[in-house]
Amino acid sequence: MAILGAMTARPPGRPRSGVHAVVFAATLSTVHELGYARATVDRIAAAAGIAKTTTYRRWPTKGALIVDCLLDAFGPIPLEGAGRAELMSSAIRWIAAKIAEPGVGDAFAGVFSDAVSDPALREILSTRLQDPYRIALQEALGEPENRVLFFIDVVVGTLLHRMGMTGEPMADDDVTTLTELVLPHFTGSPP
Amino acid sequence: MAILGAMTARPPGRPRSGVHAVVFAATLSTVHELGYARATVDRIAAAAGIAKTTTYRRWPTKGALIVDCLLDAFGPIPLEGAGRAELMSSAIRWIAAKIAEPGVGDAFAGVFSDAVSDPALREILSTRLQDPYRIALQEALGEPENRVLFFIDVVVGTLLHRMGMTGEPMADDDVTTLTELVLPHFTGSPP
DNA sequence: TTAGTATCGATACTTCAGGTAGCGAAACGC
DNA sequence: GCGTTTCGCTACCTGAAGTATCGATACTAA
Repeated sequence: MAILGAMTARPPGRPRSGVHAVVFAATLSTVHELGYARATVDRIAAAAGIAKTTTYRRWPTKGALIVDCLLDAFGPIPLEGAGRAELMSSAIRWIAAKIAEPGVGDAFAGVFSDAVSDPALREILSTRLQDPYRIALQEALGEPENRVLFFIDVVVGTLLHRMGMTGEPMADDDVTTLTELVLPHFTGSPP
Repeated sequence: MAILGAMTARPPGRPRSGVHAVVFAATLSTVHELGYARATVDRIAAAAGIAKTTTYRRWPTKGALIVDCLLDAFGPIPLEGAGRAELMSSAIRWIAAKIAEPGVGDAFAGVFSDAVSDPALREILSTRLQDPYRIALQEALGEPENRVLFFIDVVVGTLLHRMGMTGEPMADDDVTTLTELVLPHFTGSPP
């Protein structure tokens, strides 16, 4: 019995091999070992055990590969806190922990830098990576778009600046300080 | 009469031409027009009216050139406010305005990104660019190093993240919001 | 004026990474 | 087996960082 009928009609020819998970893992480990710039598509493909050309059959550019890899590494943002303070605090700790994972912060900072002088990549980064989390935060917090964008600028910008300047992810103490800095501004009441 | 005596004894041979100012201006305008990645050393040199080789006689790498250019563009941080609040507020507005100048933000974000995967450049960035301002802020504010570093992470990180994501410098409204976010944390009294 | 020295511009070159093209081999459904 | 598509492989193009060389030039000292 065909599940979903025509939608699953397999096209003729050799099927694509499911390499996404392997490539994502290879990307993070290669970036972690060699840094972003020296993690070439060639090396990533070799680490994944596939040919470079196969990588370019899946992702049009290195930037697109990295963004997809980050999307996979981040997953959905957990938003189960009771109340705005808990919600935002857990979101900050979540993204800080993700960026601290081996290779994730380097890949994030690296693709972010590339986007500075590549409008096409900036569009991918903004649309595919930032927008889903922005929208989820808007709905969960009931804040307007510009406030949520500012929130993301502060949190992610701070974490990436620390990572870029020191080469190490931000320590837990400072992440706590970051929450203490941000929360009052978004949850406190004006005098 | 020789001023400073032996210290000004000119070495033999053709003297170096003073091209720093011209190269800095050419760097910023080229980065502004073409973006960081497409602002090659070749193009910058051409815009400055000198040969590429002459550029490499002054600066060992593109990153070193950009850092020197930023140092020249920033200049010393103005710290003449009365009281910590005014001091920090004026510092935030100063760096925001500098980053908003044509080419400066792009160059800053670009070299920052390169530093992610280039430890030598990161060292240059940290030592030559960040440290002078960090030390000046430590003395002016009487804050410990880690607090000032955190302050820089938040302010510069936020400004660069906005620049990288949108391609535009942060608007004045949001810079004001940024000061309102940061100031209470550094000037307010704990309950 | 001449000799010596160091920089200049110009050209050519090397290296490396992103990305593309073309091929025969392999993996499917029929 | 046949048609189709993807696979790995190799070769290639482009562009940019950085290096090497060389004659021309600008200056000092004698």
